[in-house]
Amino acid sequence: MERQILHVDVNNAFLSWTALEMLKNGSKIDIREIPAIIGGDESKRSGIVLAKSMKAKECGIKTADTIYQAKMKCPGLKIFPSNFKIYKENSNKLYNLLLQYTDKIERFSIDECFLDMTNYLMNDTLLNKGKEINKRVKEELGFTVNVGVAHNKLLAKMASDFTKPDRVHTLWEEEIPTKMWNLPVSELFMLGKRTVPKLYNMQIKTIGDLAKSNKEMLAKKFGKHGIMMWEYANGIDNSEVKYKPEKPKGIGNSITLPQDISEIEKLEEILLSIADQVGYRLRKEKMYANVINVQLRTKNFIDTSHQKKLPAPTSSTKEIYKTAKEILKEMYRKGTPIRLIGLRVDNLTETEQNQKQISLFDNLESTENQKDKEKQKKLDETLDKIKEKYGDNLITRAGKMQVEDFVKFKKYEIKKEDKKG
DNA sequence: TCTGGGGTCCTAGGACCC
DNA sequence: TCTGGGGTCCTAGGACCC
Repeated sequence: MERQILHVDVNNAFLSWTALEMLKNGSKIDIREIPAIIGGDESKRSGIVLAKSMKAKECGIKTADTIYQAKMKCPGLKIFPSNFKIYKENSNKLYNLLLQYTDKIERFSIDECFLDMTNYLMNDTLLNKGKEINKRVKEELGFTVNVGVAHNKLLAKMASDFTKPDRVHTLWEEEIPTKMWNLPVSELFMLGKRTVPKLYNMQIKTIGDLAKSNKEMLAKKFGKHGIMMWEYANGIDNSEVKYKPEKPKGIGNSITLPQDISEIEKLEEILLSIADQVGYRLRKEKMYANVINVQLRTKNFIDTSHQKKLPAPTSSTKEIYKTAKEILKEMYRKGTPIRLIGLRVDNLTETEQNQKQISLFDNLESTENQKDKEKQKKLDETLDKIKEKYGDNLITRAGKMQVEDFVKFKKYEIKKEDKKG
C-alpha cells in the first residue's frame, strides 16, 4: 500500500526561535526582518554561521560560513548567540502539536520531523493535512515551517526543501521529472561536497542526469552509496519512519580550544573534564561503552582519531578517562599544536556484562579490584546526583590533584576571556 | 579575524584463525 | 620450501547529515 508521508522543516529554526524569544523579552526588532545570523563566538574560535535570516541569505551568506566571511558579504550584519535550551523548548512544542496528527513521528533533528500519516488521514487528503499543520504552527507557535508531502521520506524531504519559507509542496511520483530532475545534483539528499565534483566530471550535473545514468556503473564507482544515489534520484526510498526513540550508538563531546595547546599534561586535564561529561551522559542513558575513541585536530586542521576496545563494558568516568589517557599518550606527537580534542564512547550495550567475559574475567578479578569498582560506582552516582541538582559546571572528580588541575583549566579559560575583553 | 559540535554509516586494510 | 582463501574482529579515516 502507498504510504502517506509528511516532512516538517522549521524555517531558519535557530534564528526564528531566537527572534521569538527576543520579542517575548520586549525587543522592538524582529531579527527575522533584518540581515541577521545566529553564530558562534569568534573569540572562542567557533565563529561560524548556524542560521541566517532571509535578508542575510540574500547577501549570499550560507550556513557554516565563517562569521568573518559573513560580515564581508553583508556589512551591518547583526550577530546573535545560540541558545539551545530555547531551541529544545520550541522543538518540543512543535512535536507536541504534530502528535495531534499521528504518533508515528520521527524526530530527524531538532528542527525536522517525518510523519507517517498512513491510516491517520481520516477521510482527508495528505495535502490538506500538510496545509493544516503549516497554518496551525504559524498561528499557535509563532514560527513558520515548510511541509513536504509525498509517498516516501526522501521525496517528502526533497519537497520541503523547495521554495521557502512558509510553504507546502507536494512531490508525487509523476512530479519527479518536472519538480526534481531539473535541480542541480548537489541538491539531492546525501550528495555532499566530495561526491558532487566527481559526478560533474562524469557529466552528471542535474538530478535528472543522475536518474538516467547507469546504476551498475555507479555501483562500481561508488559502491553502496552509488546505488543509493541512483535510487534517490529516481525517487525510490523504502525506509520507514522511525518513530520509536532509539538508543544511541555512541556518545561523544569535543571542544575547540580557545588557544592551541602543545603540552600533553594540559590536554590530559581537558580530556578529564570531557570524560566527566561523556560518562555522565552515558550513565544517564543507562548504557555501557565497549570502545573508547580520542580525536585530535591540529592547528592545521588535520584530524586523527584512535580507539581502543575495552576488555569489558564500562560506564565509569575513571575507566573512560584512564583508557582515553592511554590512547592520547600513544597518538600524540610531542609538541604538535592541538586545536580540538574530543572523546567518544562507542559500541554501546545495555548491560555491564560482556557474555564472553562473565565466566572468565569476573571470577579471576581480585576482590580488591571489585571493591575499587564499587567505590568508583558510588562516586559516579554521587557526582551525577550533584550535577543533576546544580548543573555540571564546577563538579569534577574527587581526586585532589585532579580537582586542582580542573581549577587550573578553568582559570586558564577565564584568563583567555579577560585577554579578549 | 578563517574553518562548531553532535551524530550515523561505510570502507579498506591488517591480524588472526581455520 | 612455497603457497591458499574464507571469515571475523579491530582500527583509522572518510563522507554525509543537521
